Amino acid sequence: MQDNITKLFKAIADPTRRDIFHALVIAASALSITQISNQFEMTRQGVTKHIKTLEEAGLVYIESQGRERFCNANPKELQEVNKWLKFYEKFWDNTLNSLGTYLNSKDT
Amino acid sequence: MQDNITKLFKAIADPTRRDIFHALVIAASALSITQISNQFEMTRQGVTKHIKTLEEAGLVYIESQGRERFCNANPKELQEVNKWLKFYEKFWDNTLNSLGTYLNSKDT
DNA sequence: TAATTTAGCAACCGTATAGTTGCATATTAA
DNA sequence: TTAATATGCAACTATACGGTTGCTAAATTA
Repeated sequence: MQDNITKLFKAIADPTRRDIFHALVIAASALSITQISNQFEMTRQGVTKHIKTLEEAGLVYIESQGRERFCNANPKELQEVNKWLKFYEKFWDNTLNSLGTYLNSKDT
Repeated sequence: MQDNITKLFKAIADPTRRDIFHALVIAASALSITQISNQFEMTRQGVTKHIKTLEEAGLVYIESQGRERFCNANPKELQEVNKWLKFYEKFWDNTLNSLGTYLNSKDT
């Protein structure tokens, strides 16, 4: 399908999924699909789809218990986003916008 | 349409757009649409669309000069992503996955 | 002035995405 | 054992998205 970092970016690109992920992070414990659905104005099946996307991106993992499936946030996965950002970090202090400017400034 | 942070996340969620953005960041100077297109196996119109998305996300700005439109990277915009990440950062050191765990660990 | 280059716009195509409804199934409670 | 609950799966809809082709217009060069 697509590489991991793309899955990750696509997962957090959807506002509803960011909300669901956030709800899981601030939850006192793992939440079942139904419990999550109750917090959102959306059908349970809609939530299930989002959870699947988050799971495939590595942002959520699931522990089954009887008929229930408890969803946990895995914020560690966001470190991948952080890694990607790292390269561009050097361009947002100073007034550097491109590597050209960056190298030119080192020449002088 | 959609809020800024969503536009930003969606812009970088596409691998081709990340490549174009990267090319602009490491470029020695601003690149015209045609110059960018030559670096990618895609039609100029395809690139134009991606540039527009990047522009609307604030990651690229354009300076027109005669018939040419020179594209510049604006990596500063990625600070917004960094801000979003900040909240979740505290959950990826230690073994905290959720705020529940986080608060429980403070209780003890 | 004629030819070339840079680019925008519009229409179109195929696929992915967000979300729905309906139904089947397994687990738990009465 | 019957009823209720939690969930998955499949089909469907509408819209967004990545990319293309074709055409037009403005700026530059010969």
